[in-house]
Amino acid sequence: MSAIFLRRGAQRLACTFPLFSTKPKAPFVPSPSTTHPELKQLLYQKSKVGFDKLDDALLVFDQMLLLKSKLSVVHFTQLLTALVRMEEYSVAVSMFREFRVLSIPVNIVTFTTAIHSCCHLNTLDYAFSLLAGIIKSGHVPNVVTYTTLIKGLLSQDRPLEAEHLFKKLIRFREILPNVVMYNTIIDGLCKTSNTSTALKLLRKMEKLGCRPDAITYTSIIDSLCKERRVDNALDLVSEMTNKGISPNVITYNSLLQGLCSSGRWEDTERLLTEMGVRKISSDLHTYNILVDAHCKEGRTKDAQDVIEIMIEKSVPPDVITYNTLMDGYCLTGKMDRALEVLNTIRSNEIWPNCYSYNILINGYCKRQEVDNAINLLRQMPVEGIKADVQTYSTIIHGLFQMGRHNEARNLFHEMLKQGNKPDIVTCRILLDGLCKNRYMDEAISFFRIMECKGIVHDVQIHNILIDGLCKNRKLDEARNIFDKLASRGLQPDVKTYTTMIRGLCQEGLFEEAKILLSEMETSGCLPDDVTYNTIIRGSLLNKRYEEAVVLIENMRAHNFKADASSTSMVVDLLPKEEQEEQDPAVLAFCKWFFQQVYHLLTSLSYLLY
DNA sequence: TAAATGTCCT
Repeated sequence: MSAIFLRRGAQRLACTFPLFSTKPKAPFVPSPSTTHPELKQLLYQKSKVGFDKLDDALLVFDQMLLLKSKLSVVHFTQLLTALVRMEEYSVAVSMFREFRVLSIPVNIVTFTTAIHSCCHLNTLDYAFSLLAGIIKSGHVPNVVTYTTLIKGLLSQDRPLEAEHLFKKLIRFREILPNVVMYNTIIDGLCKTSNTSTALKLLRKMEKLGCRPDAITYTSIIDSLCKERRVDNALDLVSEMTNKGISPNVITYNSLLQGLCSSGRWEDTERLLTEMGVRKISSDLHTYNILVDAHCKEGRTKDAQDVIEIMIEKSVPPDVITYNTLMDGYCLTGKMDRALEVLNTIRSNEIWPNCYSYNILINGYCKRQEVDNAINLLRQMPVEGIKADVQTYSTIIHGLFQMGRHNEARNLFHEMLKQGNKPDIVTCRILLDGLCKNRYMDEAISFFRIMECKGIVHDVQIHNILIDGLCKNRKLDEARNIFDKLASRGLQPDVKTYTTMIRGLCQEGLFEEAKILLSEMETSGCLPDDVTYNTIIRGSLLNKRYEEAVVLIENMRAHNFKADASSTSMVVDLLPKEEQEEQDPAVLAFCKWFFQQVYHLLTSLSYLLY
């Protein structure tokens, strides 16, 4: 793999336009003498970019109230839009309420803007009550209104309700879906790992006469890339191009990400060249993807070169760029360089964020320098940055790995006290830490609590507990949890079965382990090499040498290789010179097996004579 | 005539 080709590729990146705007910003002059044409001009501009400060928006609102009779619903809606541009959603909702109280005219656009704000505030109930309000006040919700609500449902992880609403709208012919509505649903499907359904909807919309656009394709292409199906994604690019739909910079960014994370560097370079040919300028995302690709491969020097190109091309690196670079340094163990980057950020007037600290903290924990990590945690509030779940989880994990379990548990409680909700990762770390340190009672009660809170509803965390119980000789409890999986709507995976098989073998229940292995196969869960190695070790532990031979042959038939763990026991029993054999599993086994037969025969002959 | 919906990066 060439270490510099990407750098050369980066140098060939298409030129970008200068970032600075040629238009000077309209000065904001809030004064009681502002006339209504001035106000209208201002609102027109601010509805595009938002106000610089929230106070400015509120002052304008006061002015508008004084000139109320000269202004229309459009102007008040523009003010609301400006607040949305500033991401001041709660202010937007309060202001919308104020409109209603003050009998300021509103229409479907105003309502839809308010609904959009509610969706960002996770107050979907209020969004739907606004929908009811629209109908009650004689307005007619349109395709934009419903698209906004569907997007809200999807981003709140309520895909079933979104689907239900969409189907209802079609069935009752409330609206004719447009490309944006289809795109919203297609993206929702993609983001919930239903890419094939998304692809079906793409075909359906075409059949129904709605022409997909670059965004439709980009959503699906991005999803395919994230599923590592980059070739399928590239096929879709050809398809869209053949239909006269041009991929845009976002399409290319998705593809670049996909190619880079599959290590397909030559294709990456080809794609960068293609972008240049098509006059598609690389943007901040493009460069950040390249910086990340270099860093993940440990090529921090090349990553730095990309950053230099960014500056040359007037695409200033942002906090994500530098965080990625820091992560690269941490990955290669260069903590001092990572800290240097943090200082570079500050001197460039880019504020470090929670990610910046999490990266450094993770770097220290990986090097088992947890105290340095904790120092950074304590420095965060000084900089006005609040530690998040990931910050705490990382350090808790680090502490457990150092065997400092009391501090780990204390930090977990501190995290709760700070108002951070543990997520599934925190729960895994804590449960694993408790199990490995033999706090089984605490582990079980923690599991129960998290279960009640609905946080631990996945197979992985059950696997951790089952493993912990087995290793602590609590097979019955492990079996109990295992048996309950199905009733919780969870399907045991390879790890679950393998862990149970290991547990059963350990307790001498080899027959039951074999039954579980065949159960696993009939349920459609294919054993992997770890499973085979586990049961082979189990057969050895339980002195079932003949079966071990059969299992090894079976394993070879499935093209799995016996690994060191499964063969080590056998190999240990062999004379030293035989341990160097290329395929120790079978050789060792035959040897051992014949030794046993020989031993048996000698015993028998001894008895006979 | 002006206002509202959809795609990518730690």
